Amino acid sequence: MSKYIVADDHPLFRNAICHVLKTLEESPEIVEAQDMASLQTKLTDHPDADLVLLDLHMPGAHGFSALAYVKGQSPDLPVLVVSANEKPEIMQRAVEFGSKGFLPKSSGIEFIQTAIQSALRGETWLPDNAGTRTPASEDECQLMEGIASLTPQQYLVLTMLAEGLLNKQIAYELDVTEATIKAHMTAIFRKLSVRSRTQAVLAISKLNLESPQNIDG
Amino acid sequence: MSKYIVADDHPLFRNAICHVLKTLEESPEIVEAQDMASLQTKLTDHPDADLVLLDLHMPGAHGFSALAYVKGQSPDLPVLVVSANEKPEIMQRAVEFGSKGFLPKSSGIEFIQTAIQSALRGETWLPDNAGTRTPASEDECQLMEGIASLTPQQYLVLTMLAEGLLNKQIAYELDVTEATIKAHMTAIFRKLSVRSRTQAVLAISKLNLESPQNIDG
DNA sequence: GGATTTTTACGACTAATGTCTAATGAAAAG
DNA sequence: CTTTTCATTAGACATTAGTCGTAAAAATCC
Repeated sequence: MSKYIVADDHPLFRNAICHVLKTLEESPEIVEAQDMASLQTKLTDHPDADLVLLDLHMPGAHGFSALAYVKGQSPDLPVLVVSANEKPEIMQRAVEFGSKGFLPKSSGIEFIQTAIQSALRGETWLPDNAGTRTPASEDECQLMEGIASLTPQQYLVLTMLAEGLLNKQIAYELDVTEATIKAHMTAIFRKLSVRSRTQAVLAISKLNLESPQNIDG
Repeated sequence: MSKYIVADDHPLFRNAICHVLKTLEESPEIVEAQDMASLQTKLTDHPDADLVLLDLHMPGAHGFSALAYVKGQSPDLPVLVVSANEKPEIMQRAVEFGSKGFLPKSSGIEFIQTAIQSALRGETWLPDNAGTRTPASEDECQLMEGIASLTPQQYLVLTMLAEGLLNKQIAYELDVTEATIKAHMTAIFRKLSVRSRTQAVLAISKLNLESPQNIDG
């Protein structure tokens, strides 16, 4: 029996995934998360999970930074990226950054089954329409490693920075003093190899996918 | 006789475009620009130009913000966006934001001719492979208007902000005091409807295209 | 040509940001 | 069980960012 973490903000889609998982085995253990905050909790509560199905458009998930963060928190846990996005570059980037494959939300049941089983076996699976290969740059990889090395709290702060919030506002939300947020910022800057919040925002915006586009369960 | 401004950082490509222009008429007047700074100069020096061929990947051109800026500086001057990018969304966005069409750099001679002639007639031309229509959001349009209303100096400052520079560094580059840059920043924030440099960077990064990709003349 | 608006520029002041040092607590290593 | 490591917290201090009022210069408009 395998244990899955399904991280997606659409209840309908989580439901659909769960349904597919039940066709693969008797009684799979399924943990659900609807945002990055709850995913963080589930990751620590279930260190014995076998696979994470991760949507890159969840609240708090800023494109590939979410993938980097999960890889950093649980380096040995296979991740399968799920997204409504179908662009070949995105699919390839996902794999470059440590995903065990890419599952378009438009996939049929049998594709989903194949992708999940491949991931569980440690293999990588991609849809057929993965075109020309564009390897990630040195800078990008370094940035991904930096994000992966962030602590949960630091990632949270980075997320709120990426919303355009002031230190003061972040401090209020997290119920700590401004001094604490500043300390986190300094730590984040070091890990991302930048020198200011402006540069940090510029760095992670390079990992962002475009608009969430069409939403389907 | 028509007057053209060809704005592209690749000399080879500018050359190719010039060649095509000469097939359209006897002796076209052609003005070249290799970055946003020189384009700015050319726009003021040649207010009688009939068409601008604009590459969105020039130095100083941050995605669609370059288009917005040109439209703001010369509202009545037709612009034809040229890019190595071939994504349908990008093409549509270009037109949404006031371009008279979109010319992929991979286009054949006859396509280029057609696009330019259409633009000169005031019509809009797009390649066939312009897929599903995704209208620009309210926010995006407002942002484009904001950028269009920037003065040349303000756009320059915004560009340098988008490079991650400090006020002090920008001041040194432009040979003015830091106080001046701060004043420009405040003006920029107002026009873009944001409250801090962080939010300004977040706003314009939404208009950015992805990586420059493959480069061909 | 003279009036008016816009752009560019700057100083003084207030608010936000970032660094350093250091204490606390919790988890991992020995 | 002790030691070590590291995330988290925060205060003091220095730097950077942002606002306001204002003035000179340039473009625009009768």
